[in-house]
Amino acid sequence: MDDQTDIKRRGFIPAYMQLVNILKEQIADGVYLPGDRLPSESELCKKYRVSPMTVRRSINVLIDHRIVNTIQGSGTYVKGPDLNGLTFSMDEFNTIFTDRGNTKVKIIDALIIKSDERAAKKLQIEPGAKTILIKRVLINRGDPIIFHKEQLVYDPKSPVIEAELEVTSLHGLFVGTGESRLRKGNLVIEAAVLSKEEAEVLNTVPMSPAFCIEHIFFDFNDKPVSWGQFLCRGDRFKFKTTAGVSSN
Amino acid sequence: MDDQTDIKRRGFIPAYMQLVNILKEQIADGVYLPGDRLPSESELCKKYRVSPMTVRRSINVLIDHRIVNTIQGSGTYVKGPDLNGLTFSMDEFNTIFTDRGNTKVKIIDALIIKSDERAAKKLQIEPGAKTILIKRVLINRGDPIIFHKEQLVYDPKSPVIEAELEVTSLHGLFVGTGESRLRKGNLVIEAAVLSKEEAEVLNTVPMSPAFCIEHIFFDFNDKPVSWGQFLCRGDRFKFKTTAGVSSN
DNA sequence: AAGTGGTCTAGACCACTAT
DNA sequence: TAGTGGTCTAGACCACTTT
Repeated sequence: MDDQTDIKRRGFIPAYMQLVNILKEQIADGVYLPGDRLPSESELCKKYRVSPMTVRRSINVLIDHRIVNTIQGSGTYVKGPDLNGLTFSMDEFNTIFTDRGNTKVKIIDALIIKSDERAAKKLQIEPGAKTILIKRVLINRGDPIIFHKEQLVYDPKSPVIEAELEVTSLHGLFVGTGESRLRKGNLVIEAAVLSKEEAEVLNTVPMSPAFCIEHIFFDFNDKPVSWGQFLCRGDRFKFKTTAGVSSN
Repeated sequence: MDDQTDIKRRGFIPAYMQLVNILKEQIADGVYLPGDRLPSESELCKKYRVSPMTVRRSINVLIDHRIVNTIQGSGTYVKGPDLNGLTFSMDEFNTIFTDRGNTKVKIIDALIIKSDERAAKKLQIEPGAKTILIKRVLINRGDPIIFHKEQLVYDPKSPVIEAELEVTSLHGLFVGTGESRLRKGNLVIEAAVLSKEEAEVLNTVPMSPAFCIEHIFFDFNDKPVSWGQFLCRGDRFKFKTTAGVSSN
């Protein structure tokens, strides 16, 4: 009953977040086990002296942290950890691009070519139409870790080539300064094995594992402007996630 | 000025979600470009005849959809697409485990062994202590697609072996019925290349690409109870995501 | 000083579930 | 019918940025 935890009104952590932490901790400690019903929202209001809206907000945070689910008219229930629809994040992207000065982009090739069937389809242009092929290596602390191959639609009319090059420059993409002319991008990660050529660029042995991140970027007219792949050395990139109650 | 879009009060879509959709659409259409400032919250209140809390909620949705960011005292700004801290989700997990009847789990090995150095470290037990080694194959529509290797701590006292086996059964894990005794799990995805043995089990050729999902599951005392790997055939699994304004 | 995002209240109403 | 989650209001106050 008396659990002494209370919401500090003059603290720097907002009330709804304090309540999130309290409930999270209780769930992590096994006070409420998977399948159990949490106290009703009105009970939480009384117990912690906060308004319904604040309680609701806390519950919403728990919901999109996948810790509880709610059944209208019935209650809020603690979920067990499930691997369904988990989302994984790749911290290495962050660290590498925050690590400026130690990360360099080297262009190893840039030429105008005629698009083949596959590229034409992805970029929604006529097969044989001109595209700009760019190959880059991303070097972190001396080690080549990402091999980027990209084709841009060659459209001399509107955005100039220089501009497009700038827009799709790796740093802009990752940091997201907000001046981009791109509206959205679709990304797909596949498991890959490095070819001899790719291994050479990435300074590792052929047949070693890698992540292949295929991307298509669209402009504000929903036209594809860029298609390509990031080949990430498998020994340098990992995806991480947590199921159930995370400690942070 | 007059853009005719209005919040329907007797509709089934809540007001805050309607506002999210309106703003999303305007951003997608280029009404507000990356870097632009959205109308202030009070302006949105007046324009769409909703209360501040409702506007705030809409903005919060846009924020965690990574479409805008806010600067207190300054405004709400449209973001360009960035690849920082993206989260990828694997639909195949969902579909495969929803596709019951067409998905079968076959146990190919289950024995008690003495843990080696590495397993002992992961499971926080003494090297040489007994563990239960389980090897499973997950078969979808006749094709073996996941090879699961797992070690469980052998603790005859508390949760019985049968119980643990049941708890960590694949279906239980993925579906997450909520009766689980597990508190949380840590998952790491690495790129991998199939060995000869693994390829045989998965009915494919050696050296083909795969995802290796390493997992450790903890009980409510924060003790590891299970450590292992899901080896997923690279030709059957992809991770997807969208950067920028998504259409759905 | 004026405007902006951010939090919070104390109620209200509705849709749904349990009994 | 009583209790539950879910949405929404019309204000309030605060911290911050802009001018």
